[in-house]
Amino acid sequence: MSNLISIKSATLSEDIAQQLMNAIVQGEIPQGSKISEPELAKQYGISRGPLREAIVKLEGLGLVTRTANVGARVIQLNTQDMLDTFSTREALEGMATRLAAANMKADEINSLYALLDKHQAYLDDNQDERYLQQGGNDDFHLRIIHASGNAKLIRLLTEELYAIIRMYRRHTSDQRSDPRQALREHRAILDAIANHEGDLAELLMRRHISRASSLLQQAMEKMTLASS
Amino acid sequence: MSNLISIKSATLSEDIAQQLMNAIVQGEIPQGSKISEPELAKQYGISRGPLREAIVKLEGLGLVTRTANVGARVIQLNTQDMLDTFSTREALEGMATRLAAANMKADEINSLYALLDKHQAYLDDNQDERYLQQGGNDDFHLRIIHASGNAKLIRLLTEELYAIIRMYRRHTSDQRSDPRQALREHRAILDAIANHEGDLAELLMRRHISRASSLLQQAMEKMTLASS
DNA sequence: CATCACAAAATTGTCGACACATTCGATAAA
DNA sequence: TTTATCGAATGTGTCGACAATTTTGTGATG
Repeated sequence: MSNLISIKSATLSEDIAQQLMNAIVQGEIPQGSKISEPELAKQYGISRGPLREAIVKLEGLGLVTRTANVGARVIQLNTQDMLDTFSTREALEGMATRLAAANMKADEINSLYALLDKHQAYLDDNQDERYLQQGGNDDFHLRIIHASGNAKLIRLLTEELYAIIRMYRRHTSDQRSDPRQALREHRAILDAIANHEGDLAELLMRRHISRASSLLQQAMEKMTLASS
Repeated sequence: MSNLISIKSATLSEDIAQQLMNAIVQGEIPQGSKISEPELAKQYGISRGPLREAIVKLEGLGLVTRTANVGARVIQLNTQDMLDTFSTREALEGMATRLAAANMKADEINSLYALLDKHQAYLDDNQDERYLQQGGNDDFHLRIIHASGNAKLIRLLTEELYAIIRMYRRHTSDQRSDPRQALREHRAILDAIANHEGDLAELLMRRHISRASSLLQQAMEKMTLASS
């Protein structure tokens, strides 16, 4: 029962939107399933008003699809949509990396190098390898995104795309990506940023994301083959 | 009174969202102004329920900002936000152009050449020059975007970005861009697409958008100087 | 004259109820 | 058995009203 966690936001609608988003990304509400307003309202102990506003918001984030007089359904993950999402991410995050290369100051860059060193330590000691594959990987990307200083890019990437990307990762129960290879690519990207080589930094980031997309694609196609 | 136009959609909320969006983009609701729920509800003859859902949707589109217990305001256009928006557009539409170069069939390409020929004719006869500067220009871009075949890209560009871009154009009362220069650039982009040169097509589209951004920036800074 | 406190008004957030559309199930017909 | 039709049940869309918060306006005080 994840609905016991009350994050206490300013408005009920925001709370519910956040909780619904988590529930969908974590797979607690299975993909493709219908969103029943009376049921959820009773479950969360609220009325349908703020719940509907939350659903409208989730539709804007692309997590659910709505049809008039019928209702909302959680999106159905599939390979084509995943490829589309990663192409979009490649374009946006490539641009973010280019801007970061132009904007980042020395101390920010050093701080990022320190983060990568920490990742290296995790790999060498292979203590908690799960940290790297999940939060740690995203840390690097998120900090570059924010370093771009472009509010539109930040919003689209962190609010619109990353929720869905996390869904895909969780859905494929985290693929057999090579963390050491990823770390090497991160280092190369950061080196380009440190040298303020925007063109190169963008190119490397795009390749990095493109590779991750290919790996995910293979994992997904293996899954659909296994289940058919 | 634009609220007499009833577009008769399936649901009231969608209708209102569409009408509000038009009113904001057209400047009928001035930027930075407050969105009063009771006032708008009375004006459109509906209750606050669907109106609020429409406002939530507009917030997702980035046309209004909301603060809890205070209300919604139309976004305030400024140069920095415009530059951010165009950088984002450059990234997304560059990727769309690359994908279009890989996907477009001969008949689609010929149809686009025909469109450019029509634009050329408009310029030579300089009949209705306003067509080109407004709808005509977008036609070319929109058809390339759709030719990308990437649903995510299409949604982000046509739903999230183009509304704001139109706002900026209208706000600066359409700048002194050179339509002939733009047409030449469109031809070069289409040539690259026809040759299936994805790299080149993306590069040219990005330059094309970057130039438009610079022109808009100049126009906006001139306006802020004039009004200070 | 400026500033603060407090009450009144207006606005947002939330709720329950009703109208309408869709879906489901039973019955009848082919 | 299958399909079609119709009525009941469920669910979505919309409304009006109440609760809670913010804003406004008034007067007192320095």
